[in-house]
Amino acid sequence: MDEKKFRKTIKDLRVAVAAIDVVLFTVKEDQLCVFLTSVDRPPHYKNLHGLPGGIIGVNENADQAAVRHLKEKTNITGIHIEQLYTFSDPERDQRSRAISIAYMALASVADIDQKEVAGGWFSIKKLPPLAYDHAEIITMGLERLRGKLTYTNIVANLVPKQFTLSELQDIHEIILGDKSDKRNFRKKVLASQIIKPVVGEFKKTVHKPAQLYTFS
Amino acid sequence: MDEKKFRKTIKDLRVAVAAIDVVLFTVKEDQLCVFLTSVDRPPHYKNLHGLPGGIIGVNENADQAAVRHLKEKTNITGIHIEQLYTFSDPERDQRSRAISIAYMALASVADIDQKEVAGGWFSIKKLPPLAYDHAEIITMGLERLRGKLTYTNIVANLVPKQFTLSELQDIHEIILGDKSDKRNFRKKVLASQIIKPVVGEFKKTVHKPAQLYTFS
DNA sequence: CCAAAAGTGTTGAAATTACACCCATGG
DNA sequence: CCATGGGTGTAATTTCAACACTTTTGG
Repeated sequence: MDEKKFRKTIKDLRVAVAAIDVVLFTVKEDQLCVFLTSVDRPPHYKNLHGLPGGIIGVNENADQAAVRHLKEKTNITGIHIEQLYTFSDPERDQRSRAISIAYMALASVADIDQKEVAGGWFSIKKLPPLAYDHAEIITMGLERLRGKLTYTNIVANLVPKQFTLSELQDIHEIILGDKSDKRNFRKKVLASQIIKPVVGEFKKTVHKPAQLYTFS
Repeated sequence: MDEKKFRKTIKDLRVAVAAIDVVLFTVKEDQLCVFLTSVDRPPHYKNLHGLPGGIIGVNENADQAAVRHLKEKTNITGIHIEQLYTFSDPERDQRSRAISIAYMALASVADIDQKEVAGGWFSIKKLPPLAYDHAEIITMGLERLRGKLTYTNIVANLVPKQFTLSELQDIHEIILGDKSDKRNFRKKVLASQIIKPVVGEFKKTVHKPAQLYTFS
């Protein structure tokens, strides 16, 4: 069966290609960034960028496919990943009917200090032109991240194992896009018991050393 | 191509049947209920119940498929429906590889006073044996409903156009499974401005008439 | 007049907000 | 000694939780 006939058959039989896409966020250099790869599939998608992703394999579920494709494209493993939303518009991929189960993944700067395989980091403030419906997927990932930031510990996945309170607050502010009061921030985060100081460990800088903390 | 060979081909080509399932909730007779249909597909699924659902059509997205199948099975239209989660375990349907985009829908008792087409209502406290992974899907629907109840207006989709504050509170308590203080409940819901009294409209009963309200 | 649900306020505790100065270090 | 970011407390406000009696109606 040649590919064209195959696609026709697929359509007629009411099945679709099932894929995953991953919105991988990190905060680096005071920017919330997302990992993108190059997309160049003429005639529809030329000279664009897109999310890392790919087809769901025969004997894996969508979660496993997301982890696998993320590793293949970014060489990152062992990070937080969660299902985001499923995109199914018949026209979302002009080449064929494709359904994408989108994921959101979070990496700290410590997780990404490896050589990256196929792509790079883009600030969400300066995204390049994107293929398919990937702009929409990123928007939804951003909403999810912002929403969860205030009522969960999800920020734990964006900081290295040890971090200062200022670093933690910076990440909050960068993601939410507004400032918060230093004393109130520290009061709340310490009262919540989700972090604890690493006794005797300090971040040494040009000024006063800062206590390092870790998530409990 | 016979069916067996077709399924083999599908598997080999790494595509899957894309379907939707709908967890349709209502609160009736002091119970949170879910709509289920009969499932009888030997040899794997005999004498069971399952969620209303079906295949995604060639020219529709998953939302549209969910609305369509919901109408076909329940004769209900125009109600709240939202995507819940996508289930993709390779073994979730023993007959073939099938991915299901699950939806949660909410109906008020006023929405369901029609003849039902293919199924009936079951209290979530007394669910019958369920086919596929539908028990898991219902559990997730329940979590979503409970979660959203406290920080959104989602309850608006479970009450008729006009309702008393006691009816509203009853629905909250039935879904969350615990009592709340009458004065505090009324204070909070009135302060939130999401509902307003229908002036001059009262629910007449054997005792003191109750003011009717509506969502703004 | 009785049963049944409707309706209504206050008080204390807890959480949240606003706000400004001293400290420790490296250069 | 100075520039830089680290670190700390209090008071006012708002929100939340607990709690009990009177009202209106139909039967």
